Amino acid sequence: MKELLISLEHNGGIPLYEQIYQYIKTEIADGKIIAGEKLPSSRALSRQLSVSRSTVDLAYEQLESEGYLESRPCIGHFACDIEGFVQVEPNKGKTSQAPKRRREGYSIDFAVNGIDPGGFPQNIWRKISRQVLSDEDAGMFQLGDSQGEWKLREAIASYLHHARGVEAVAEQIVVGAGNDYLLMLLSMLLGKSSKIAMENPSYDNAWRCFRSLGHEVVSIPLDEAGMKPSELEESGARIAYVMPSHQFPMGMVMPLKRRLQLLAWAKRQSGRYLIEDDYDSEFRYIGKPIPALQGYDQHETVIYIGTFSKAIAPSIRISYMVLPATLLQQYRELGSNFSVTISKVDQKIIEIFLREGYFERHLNRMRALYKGKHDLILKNLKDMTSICQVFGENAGVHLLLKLKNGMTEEEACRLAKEAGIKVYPLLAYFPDCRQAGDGEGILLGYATLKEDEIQRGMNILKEVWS
Amino acid sequence: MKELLISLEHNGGIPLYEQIYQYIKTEIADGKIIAGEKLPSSRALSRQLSVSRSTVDLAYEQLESEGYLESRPCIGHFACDIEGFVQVEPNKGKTSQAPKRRREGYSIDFAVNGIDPGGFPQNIWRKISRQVLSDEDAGMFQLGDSQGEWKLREAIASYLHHARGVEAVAEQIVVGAGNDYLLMLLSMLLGKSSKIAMENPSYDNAWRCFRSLGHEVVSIPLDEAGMKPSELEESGARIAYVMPSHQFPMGMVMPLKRRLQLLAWAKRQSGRYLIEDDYDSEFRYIGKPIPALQGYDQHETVIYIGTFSKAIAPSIRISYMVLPATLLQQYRELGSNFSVTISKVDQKIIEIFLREGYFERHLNRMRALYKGKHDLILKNLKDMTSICQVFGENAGVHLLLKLKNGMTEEEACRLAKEAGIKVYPLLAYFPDCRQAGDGEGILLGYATLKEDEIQRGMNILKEVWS
DNA sequence: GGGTATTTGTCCGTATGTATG
DNA sequence: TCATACATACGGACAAATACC
Repeated sequence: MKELLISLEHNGGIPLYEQIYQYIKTEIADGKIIAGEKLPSSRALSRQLSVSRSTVDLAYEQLESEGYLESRPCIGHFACDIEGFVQVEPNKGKTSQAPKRRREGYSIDFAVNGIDPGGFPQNIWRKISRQVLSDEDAGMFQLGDSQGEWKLREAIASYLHHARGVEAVAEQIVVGAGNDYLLMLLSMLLGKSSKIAMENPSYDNAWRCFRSLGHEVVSIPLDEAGMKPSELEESGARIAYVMPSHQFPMGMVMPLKRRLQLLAWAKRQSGRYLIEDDYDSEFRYIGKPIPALQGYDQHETVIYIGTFSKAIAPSIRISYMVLPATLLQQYRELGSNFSVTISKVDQKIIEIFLREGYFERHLNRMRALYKGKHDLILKNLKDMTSICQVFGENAGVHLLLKLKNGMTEEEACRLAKEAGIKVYPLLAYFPDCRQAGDGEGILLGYATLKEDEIQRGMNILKEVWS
Repeated sequence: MKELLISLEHNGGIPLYEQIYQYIKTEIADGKIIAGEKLPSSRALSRQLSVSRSTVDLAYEQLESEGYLESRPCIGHFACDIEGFVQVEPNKGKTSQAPKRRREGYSIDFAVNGIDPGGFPQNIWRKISRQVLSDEDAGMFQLGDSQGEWKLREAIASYLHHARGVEAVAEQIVVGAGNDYLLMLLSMLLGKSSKIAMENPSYDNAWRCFRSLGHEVVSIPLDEAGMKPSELEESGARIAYVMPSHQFPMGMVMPLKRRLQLLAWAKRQSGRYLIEDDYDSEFRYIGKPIPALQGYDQHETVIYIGTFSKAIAPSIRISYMVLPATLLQQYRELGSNFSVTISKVDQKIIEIFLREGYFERHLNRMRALYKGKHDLILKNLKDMTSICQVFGENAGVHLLLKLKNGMTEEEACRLAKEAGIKVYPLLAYFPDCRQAGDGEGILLGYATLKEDEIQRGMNILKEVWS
């Protein structure tokens, strides 16, 4: 049994089952599938082609009725001997393949961004999308609320309360097209003159955004608990941007004590704010989820930012933030002049996705999926204890390896690259320069890779790094 | 292993496997089935429940994919540890009231914003949406180009060339979620110290945006051709925001001579830019469409902004701008740090909508629709020549009435309001104060009204204003 | 203790119902 | 009404693990 490389056109006028039928028929007629050979099961093929099993069934049935296939119940479909068949197929060129995307010579990319390909809940999304677009609600196409639709904000508030311990009401929530946009909006509310403290290292795109927006960014060193409060205090910053749940890229979880210290810092002087970026908190593989920093805040100093980029897909551009009461007035004066940046259709889709429990199911599924990949890497790393030590495990979709055998980051990346593997040096995530004594680090993201790719990648890394 | 007491409803609308799934999931979540516990075999359970084994299999498979169960081949299914799973329950957190929408007692609202209810091409949109969401392009859900997808930008460039005489290549185009967002992005590129000149009166939301962003806005008086070049020169502004095709709210079309004068102003000093807001250029009811100002620009001084808010729907949040070459470098340095603000799905939908000719057909349909409303108002206004004079006709989706019978705007609005009709005073669109000698003006928008509502509204206005 | 019957998850083809255009 | 596609439900065949003789 071989794999069938059928490229289907979903709306090319030709029915799906017909395309499958034609393909297999040609394969048999051309002798590429020989008599007696087993074909993929209807389930396997339907999964591979992302169509319903019934569609494959229809094709198989037609092939069977024409004598190309024989069906043995409970066993499979098998190609028949077609000697003596009349071939009435004069025309036709070959089906052309779409050109493959070049990957800069990398065969496996441990990218720290992105999601599992195929992880997007496409069928449910399509179903809800159709439902929303079939609705006769005329208001669906007029301009909506600048903060986002009320019911969506309620659904987000409810989710945040239960899943993240965030205390928020719909009034405080602002939805927007991606974290970058929300940072842009926030920058306006907080004023351009605000000095912003960031963890060192931190999420590179956030500091690029802040700098583009004209803010002064100061890097605060980390210890094993996260941003050092003493250095934050000394920095003179008014805003601190932190990722307490799973710091990027170091992967540490901020302990309660440190969280309280940061909250104390914010409270100490009026006008200070903590921006909590909870970018991938959905994915924890052991223990209970840690409630968000925002949940401990008693003095309206935390701005909580969350996103569906990691949990659903980066390309749908849906993020949200919870403004403390002290910033709401500021938002109403300045921010509400800017129309909402998410289509009302998408807002409605995600609202239903949240309210009807699809999100919960999806999260559980993705968590199981990513945990599998996570565990696979960890298992492989057990053979590499002399080469590196792992940090930031049991959460998120990336790991940090600290090199122990004297290799530099550049060396490690270069060796990997020569073997076709892309890994990421820690250096890239220090806004200014790295702090002393941090050691050499490599980031491995696993969201976009399949398990067999991970296994192959790890085998190669083991070899080239030894 | 305990016995499961599931009572299945065979025709309750909920599929059997779903009922089994829900039951077991709840048992695990409630701790009635503890981690590690063995579940009945699919055969045993199917016998007990009198359903097929595959039905139980389906439920088990789903539970496994979501991490509730673990399957050990040839041994059985076992419950997993679900500590840390998200449980979405009814909201027990803070509650808040949805803000009540006030009806304000108007029965007919000549709103200057919005589109025809029912004007959205819902069926085609749904069809394309379904097509896009059926596509198995895995890249569809990873983060895309910061400027927008290349093919969409090509499609927009092509449309702009043919329909608006805009000279642009895909490289220059930046798509974004609404004009407000694009202005925010532009503000960053142009620098916050830029003094911005606007027409007086002008589009109120644009000046609110600029002010929120910290720009100094100066109002330049208009004559019958539009913004006065001499006053613009004297203002010391570096940026001028204009609507040459159909000025809002005055409705004038800027003649070529004035356009060239503005371009000359921009050229005179380096760093000057014209922002051309072409918000409703799609709707012209007589004569040829006037090419955009951008098309006459020889010196890379015009930033062209267009939107699908008027032509398709405000709620879909799709706008675009054409950057002059001189700003592209600036965009790459600052702007490209911000991810695109439109879902890739929506980008694909609108790309197909443009490429396959749906947009052209839609525009023609809408133009005919709005022309009918437009003509109906004009016909009614012929009986009111003693009360008011009409401006800004034959384009867009609103008209300006200048009152001739001594009524003030407030009076006219009040009289209309008492009769349940909402009309809009010109005053609201002057950023600072109105210029002398402009007269009293009333805006009538007709996009959202049906023809019979317009007729009734006009009848009433005729009566109360006499 | 080694062969055998049974249990189990898994995979298979099949049939029918349902939604959409 | 009909074609297309997907959802739901059914029961048999198989191999691996296990229990039993």
